[in-house]
Amino acid sequence: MAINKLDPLSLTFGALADPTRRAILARLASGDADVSELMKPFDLSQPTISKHLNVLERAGLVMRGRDAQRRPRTLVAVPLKDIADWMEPFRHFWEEKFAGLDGYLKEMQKKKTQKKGNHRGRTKQ
Amino acid sequence: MAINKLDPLSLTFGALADPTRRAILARLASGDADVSELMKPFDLSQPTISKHLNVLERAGLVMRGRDAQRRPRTLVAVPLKDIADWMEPFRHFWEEKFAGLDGYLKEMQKKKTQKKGNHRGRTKQ
DNA sequence: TTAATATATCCCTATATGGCAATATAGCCG
DNA sequence: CGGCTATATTGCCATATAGGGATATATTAA
Repeated sequence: MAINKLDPLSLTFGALADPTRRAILARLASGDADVSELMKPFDLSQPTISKHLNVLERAGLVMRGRDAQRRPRTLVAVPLKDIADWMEPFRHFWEEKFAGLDGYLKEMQKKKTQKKGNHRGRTKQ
Repeated sequence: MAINKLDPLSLTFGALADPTRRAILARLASGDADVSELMKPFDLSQPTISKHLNVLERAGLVMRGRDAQRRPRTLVAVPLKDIADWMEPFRHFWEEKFAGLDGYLKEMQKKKTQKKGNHRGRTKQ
């Protein structure tokens, strides 16, 4: 998506919308690491990794430190909490009793008893 | 981000990386709605909204039903659960004792006692 | 059939992304 | 200083996105 939506949540979601960047975050979860080390698991050029790191940094998911000519990155989880908070209101949709498709569909049925035309929808699939 | 990463997680994160689409999902959380209704809150053209809905659909976050000439959308939370699961391993980074910046920094310190050069990082900010 | 409503599709523009190679910086070491 | 290492920055390309207007398609209504 486009990571251009300047709001924090969009920046964060956008940063996570890439497997390479998610892998980098996972790696950082086990401790700081410099660019060279972060590059290893991938078949990507150094500039490409740096660009990914910039995206993560813009989203506030990573912090740049310094150690001689290294620029070790540190994971910053705050933005993750923000998206977790955003998802919270949706949580009941996939938990327990609403786990299955039928379950949530039934729930939807109940919940929309107040709508006018009451399109009973989803004839398809 | 670019939503071109064909893996499900990236598709989902990418779909959520836009305020309009997140608002649409929030609206759908309170019940099905057709395009005309989903358009209302925004100052965007109908084609634009339809495009957003396509993105959500590609990510599996929404299902298209049919009611006469309407195509009511239904929220599908499964992909949300998937990203919640992906985030789970990071959860402890922002909970309780690790809530504050200092807290998590200290934790990082401890956790990287096994690294060689031991860059003490973050001189910047 | 014709009109009206609700969506989808097409075409076009401006901008952003991922990726690479080449090059510029920064900071150590001899 | 000169060379070496680690990163960052700078073009450049191909593709994707958000957005809009115009138009096609679907389905109900007259």
